Amino acid sequence: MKVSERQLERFPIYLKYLLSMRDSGLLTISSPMIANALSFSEEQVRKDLQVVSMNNGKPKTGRDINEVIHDIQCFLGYDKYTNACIVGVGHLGSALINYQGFRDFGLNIVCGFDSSNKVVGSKINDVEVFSIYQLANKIEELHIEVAILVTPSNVAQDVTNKLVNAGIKGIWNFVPIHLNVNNDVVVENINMASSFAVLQHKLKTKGE
Amino acid sequence: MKVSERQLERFPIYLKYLLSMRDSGLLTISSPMIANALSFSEEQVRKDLQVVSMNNGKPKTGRDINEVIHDIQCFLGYDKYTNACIVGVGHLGSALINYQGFRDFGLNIVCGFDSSNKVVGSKINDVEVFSIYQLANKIEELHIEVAILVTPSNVAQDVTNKLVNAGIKGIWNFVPIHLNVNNDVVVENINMASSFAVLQHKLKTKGE
DNA sequence: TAGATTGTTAATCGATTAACAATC
DNA sequence: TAGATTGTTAATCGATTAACAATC
Repeated sequence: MKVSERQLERFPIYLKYLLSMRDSGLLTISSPMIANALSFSEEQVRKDLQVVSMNNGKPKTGRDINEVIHDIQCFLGYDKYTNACIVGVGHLGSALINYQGFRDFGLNIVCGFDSSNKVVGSKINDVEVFSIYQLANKIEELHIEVAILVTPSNVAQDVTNKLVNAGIKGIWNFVPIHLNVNNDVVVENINMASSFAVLQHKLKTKGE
Repeated sequence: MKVSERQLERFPIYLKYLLSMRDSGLLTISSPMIANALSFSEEQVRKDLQVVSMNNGKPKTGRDINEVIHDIQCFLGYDKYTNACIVGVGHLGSALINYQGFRDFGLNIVCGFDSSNKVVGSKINDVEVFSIYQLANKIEELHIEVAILVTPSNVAQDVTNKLVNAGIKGIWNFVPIHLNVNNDVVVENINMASSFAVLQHKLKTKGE
């Protein structure tokens, strides 16, 4: 079954909500209940859950909460680990190394890379930081599939080229520029400037 | 003229690219050139630029690059500052306090809030960290409009309620849960789990 | 049973893309 | 002039919402 990016973005939100509901003792969950809690439409919730789940819900009761949780986790691939590296160990890069939430979705940060002697050779939360010159070797040696890119803007494309040449499969890009890569490398962007632009505009046009 | 969220998200990307092109000496810019560099369609670029700019482009040459830069910056409100606070001064919160890029889009971080005695009273990059109990007072005193929410998930809704009661206008939410607020408060989410879900799925279905 | 919730099919809405005449 | 780029108007595409019969 086809799934859109928008749907994919919603699944972790469903999951987080369902986990908290299970914690508070709930055994079944209905689409209207989820929709109401998360400000979605109930039709949307129903369609979304149909994407990840083979089983049907039951009229009047809804779905087994453990089943839905399991289905979403499997669909998102949370059951198996993906090895990743942090490229650019500045303030944000360090924070991401320390961020424990990644474990929940199967993201395993195995090392960092940086060009500065200040951090190369150091360990952050047991994660070793290597020189950028070791990029190609370590990516192969440690079976790294995903690079989390947190470099300064002006070197981001250069470093990206190095990553692609080293055989990286996906780049999670926190740098606010567009990266050019060839088609077989996947790029997904977290652009804080884009997000803030939306917030700012909503604030400015509020009450119009 | 109406503008969609998707368009808003693209403007900072255009801007970043245009600034780098200006730095390298370019005086005019055409839609096909932008489209090609950023992997958008040229029709889309043209439509987007029409949203922010009163002036027309010129056939065969395009648009004055300084004019476009100025128009986007004005449209996004980068010319005036927005006062913001960081709520939750953990690893990620501290990194955001240190992040210099916010200045570029007019975001002025005036203080932090936390509940832990380890950080309350300290200064990070000249930004003072106050106790969560001072939230209401300081938001009024320092004219804070936007809260950048970076707390643990389990307290995020509680803290949000406090922020709303204190009269905050907008919440930039980095916590991976859905926040319930009343209609006159604006919430914009940065959800790393959602973003990673998209990356993971693209990796999994690559080459299908 | 009655009614809440289900899944499916059709209608609506909005954004992107295509087509094309105008123009520097 | 010729041709690249422009802005506009129409067509397409995809996602969300509405409608409704089925069912526990």
